[in-house]
Amino acid sequence: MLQSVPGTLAKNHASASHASTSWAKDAYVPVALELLAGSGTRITVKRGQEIFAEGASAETCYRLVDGSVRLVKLMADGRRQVCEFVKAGDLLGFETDEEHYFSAEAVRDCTLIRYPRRAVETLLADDKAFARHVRQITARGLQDAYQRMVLLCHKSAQERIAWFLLEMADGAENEGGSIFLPMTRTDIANYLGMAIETVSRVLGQFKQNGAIEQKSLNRIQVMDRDALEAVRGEV
Amino acid sequence: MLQSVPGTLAKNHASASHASTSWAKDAYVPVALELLAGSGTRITVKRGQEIFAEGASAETCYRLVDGSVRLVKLMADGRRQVCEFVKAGDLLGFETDEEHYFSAEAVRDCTLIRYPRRAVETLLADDKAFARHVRQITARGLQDAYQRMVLLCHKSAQERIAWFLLEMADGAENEGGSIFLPMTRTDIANYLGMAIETVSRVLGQFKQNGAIEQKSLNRIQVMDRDALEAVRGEV
DNA sequence: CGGAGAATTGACAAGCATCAATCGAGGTGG
DNA sequence: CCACCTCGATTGATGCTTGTCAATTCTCCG
Repeated sequence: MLQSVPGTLAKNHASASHASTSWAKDAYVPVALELLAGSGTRITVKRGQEIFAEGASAETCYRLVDGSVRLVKLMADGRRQVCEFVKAGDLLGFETDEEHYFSAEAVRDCTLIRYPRRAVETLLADDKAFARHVRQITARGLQDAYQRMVLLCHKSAQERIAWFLLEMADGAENEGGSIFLPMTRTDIANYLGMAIETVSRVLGQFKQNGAIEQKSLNRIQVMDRDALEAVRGEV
Repeated sequence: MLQSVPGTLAKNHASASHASTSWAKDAYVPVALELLAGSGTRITVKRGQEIFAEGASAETCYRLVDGSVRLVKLMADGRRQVCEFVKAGDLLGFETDEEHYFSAEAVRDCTLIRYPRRAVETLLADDKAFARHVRQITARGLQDAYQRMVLLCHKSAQERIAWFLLEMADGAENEGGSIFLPMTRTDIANYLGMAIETVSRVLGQFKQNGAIEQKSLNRIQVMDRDALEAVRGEV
């Protein structure tokens, strides 16, 4: 039965790090946000605090200026799933409709600009390019979510951690293979769908075989990128 | 540290079945598709055939008129992740930008309408309501994806199957608790992130304790909905 | 310097994947 | 119309990865 040649498909066009880089390329959106500037309010949120709650009416949306945010879904028994980490420059809740379907929490102290949804809706209706951009970032969020489903279903703990480290290494805030991890091990565990102890153990293995070195609790130095990529595999 | 009251959040506002029901409610979109009718082409695809491939240039998008489609991501080793099942009435690839990030395959014989992307892009730019609707269905896809991440990371095999059955039971094509499952066990396994044998075993357990009865290979009768809901748990 | 939260490390158990064999159903050809 | 053949589903046995429980160590701040 149908079975396309895998090699031609799996080339990593979905490297999942475009969501941030697209900001640099797209010179337009800052202009659109400029239009919103009048209605935007600068706020600061302390580490661990909630920015908005799952199920709450989505009357505002945000742009993260500085810091790091996690998007979380809570279960009744208190367990939590981190759906996404939001980096500085990214938008929050622009794709939401009616009410938030996840809560947002500050991984560390954050600065955000808060926009009233009415103003954003108006801009979405009036500004085709901005509307198109919001469609794009939402689609890319979906793309990343699908990518991570593959990770969660078919990849081992080692592969997930290697993927995560390489993912973070491609982001900002790191020079020369030194990765800054703003979140806790618990966050990483909840993001990758595993126990915190497993995260610790796998990082220990990577330290053991010299793939990484730990400078501090949330600063990791990549010593052997090839080794990490070998562990991660394709996709 | 921060810990909102779980009960207030977890009320299942994300029942994940809105993607289809929204079509019935929103009387507008058929009108918009009417505008596209001139550029649409009716096509049929046989069971198992590919509609479009991951990584292919997204020059067309589709509306599924009849049948059932699975959205799939392939790995280099041949393993596959079913990201979503598409039901009759739903749109395919409208949120895509540039190139498809998953492939679409016919679960069974399908009828679709194919639209050139150029026409859709034009309509998106000209028709605010249609643009808004596309944003909504994309956001709902993201919502469902996040919901399923919780399922894949934190739920047991029994909980996943119970969730899946109840999900399918809320859909169309079934009367009086009789669920039609157009896809194979392999598809279900790849959708829920487990082995096909586990799917079989759990269904066997449910038959054993009288929660379901199997009318045929892809027709399941729910005998005790409460039991299934108890196994599924909240969310 | 001391305390609290986070991270690490170890021991153990369990759920689930994997391997393997059999069964069943649907479709085709004689 | 029936037998056969092939693909999918089921059922069983076994092992491993990873979650869970528990104790200790580390790190960050006050």
